[in-house]
Amino acid sequence: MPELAEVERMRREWDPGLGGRVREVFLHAEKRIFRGIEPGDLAAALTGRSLRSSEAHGKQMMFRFSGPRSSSSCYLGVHLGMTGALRVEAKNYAPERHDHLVLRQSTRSLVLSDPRLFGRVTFGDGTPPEFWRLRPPAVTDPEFTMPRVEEFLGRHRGAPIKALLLDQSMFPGIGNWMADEILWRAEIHPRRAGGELEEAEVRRVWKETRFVAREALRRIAERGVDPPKSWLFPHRWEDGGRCPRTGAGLVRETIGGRTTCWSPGRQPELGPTSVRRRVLAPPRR
DNA sequence: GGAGATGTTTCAAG
DNA sequence: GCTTGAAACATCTC
Repeated sequence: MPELAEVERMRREWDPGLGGRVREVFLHAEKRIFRGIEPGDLAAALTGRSLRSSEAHGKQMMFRFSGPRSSSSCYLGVHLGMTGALRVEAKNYAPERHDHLVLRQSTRSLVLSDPRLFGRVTFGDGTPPEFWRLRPPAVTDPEFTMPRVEEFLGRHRGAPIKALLLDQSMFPGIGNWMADEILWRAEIHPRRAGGELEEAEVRRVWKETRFVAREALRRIAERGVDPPKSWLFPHRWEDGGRCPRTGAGLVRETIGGRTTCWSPGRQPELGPTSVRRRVLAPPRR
């Protein structure tokens, strides 16, 4: 499910619980989503505290709980992995197999489920976990600048641009479909190497990253609708899917370890300079 | 039955 | 030490 806009939407699922005290915590302590933390400590810290606020950043969410025993807050971090979901159920809801964390309030239960268990729960008492304090600028933030992207692509000059867009330390919240959408809009082949892109191309990647993130937030998080037919998104998994701009058949192949979809012709395998060189000095044979 | 799925982490090789 | 790519993680669906 979750890339930045879906995560932002999911974060709001627990909004009905804002201000409500957690009376009881139920969890599947042995499950993989609790790796690296003590589930018992988490349950003890949350019990009696109230949900105060929440925030999403990239694919991460942070829920803050406080009082009444102490003035200090405690923090519940949630990463949804591939199949995680948040929802609200009745106060006496009986957790099912994949419901690994349930916070019971007086009139409802806040539920985290994750069948595939690629998600992760983190926890901080007093201060948020370190990864949250060290989080990189959001792609919608003014600090997400063109020079930062240029420097990053230069540092990973050998890796395909598709793989680089999935790197959460530079592009927090960008996932598989958004990366393909960005490259399709920027007219760049997903296998082009980071260091091979010309300045104008890097600029397009930077610009379209911000555009796709902002539009996805507006449509998916705010209004709950999928991207329109004019985007690559609704065509990328279709059998015989066609490029909404050129009408050409879309191509799918694994790049950077993930199934990647692009529009041949619109996203040429050779960059502008290579093409120009070829025209000026065609290889002899 | 098999392949593959909006994701990260880990490990080994270059 | 850094970069890169492949495998592993666990379950469900087409």
